[in-house]
Amino acid sequence: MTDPFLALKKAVAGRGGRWTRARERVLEVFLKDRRPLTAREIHRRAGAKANLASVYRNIRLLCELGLLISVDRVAEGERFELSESYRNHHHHLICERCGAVEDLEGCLLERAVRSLRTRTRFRIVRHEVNLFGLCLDCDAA
Amino acid sequence: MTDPFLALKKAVAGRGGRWTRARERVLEVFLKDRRPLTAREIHRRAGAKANLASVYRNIRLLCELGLLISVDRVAEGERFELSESYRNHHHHLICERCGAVEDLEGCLLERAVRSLRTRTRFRIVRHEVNLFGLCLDCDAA
DNA sequence: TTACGTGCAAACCCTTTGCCTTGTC
DNA sequence: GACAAGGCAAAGGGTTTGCACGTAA
Repeated sequence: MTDPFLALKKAVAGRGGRWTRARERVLEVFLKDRRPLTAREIHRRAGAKANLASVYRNIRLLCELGLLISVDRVAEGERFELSESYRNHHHHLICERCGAVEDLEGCLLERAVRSLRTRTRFRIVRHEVNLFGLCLDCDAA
Repeated sequence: MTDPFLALKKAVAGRGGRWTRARERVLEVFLKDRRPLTAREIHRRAGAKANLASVYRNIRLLCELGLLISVDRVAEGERFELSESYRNHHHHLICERCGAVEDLEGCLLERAVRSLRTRTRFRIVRHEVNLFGLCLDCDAA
């Protein structure tokens, strides 16, 4: 759990980049507001001075440098599947290299969610578990 | 676990809608290929005869009727957060009404994933858990 | 025959890119 | 002073919408 500012400065310098106010602002937003944010939200919070395109560029930079992570990896658009009225509950194994999505039948979370329901004030209705890694093919390659 | 075709026919008729070949095709795709699919993939698999706009319309219909579900709720664009080098591991509580995202510190899955690692040939690197339901405000409303 | 659904094309929104200017090193 | 980063506007890709035609009921 290192200091993000230091890490960012170093990492940026390490790749011959420059430490700018815009980059500082994007990071500040995330340190201030610890929830997943969209580019637009970051832009709004960073103050209108930041340019949206630059926000996008800096988000990508921070992802490349390992400071940020995309929460529910969108890419290639929204995905749909049959609801659980018509198929069994399952989780997803998602290959980070090729993007393949495999189903993992069953539930690793049943008991945990049940006990959580009594402890949290959020009314949990359903859940989704995504396991990221490398599929057989990509792991071999 | 009812029959999707019957359910769809009934539900469509129930709202004064019509049973069309295009709708049948979209559902067929999901019954044949049990993985999360994008609109484009559905379109491709449904045969070039289907129109992409109609595929989108029918996906939305099937979602409204509860037959399909959006896997990783995109909406309003990709979301980012600090990576786990810079903050603690946590899950997300997502309100299905207002879209608010709360963090739930800790991990409900630790043990399960560890044991899974030895049983599956997918190399799991990280995971993400999203709990959907109603936040305090929306539940009260 | 009556609308509902479809197809097509244009519109929209989020994200990326090109190009010139600004500012860090 | 060099060259990376920012700003702006235009382009790209996914998704939605308006409208006229086709078609299930």
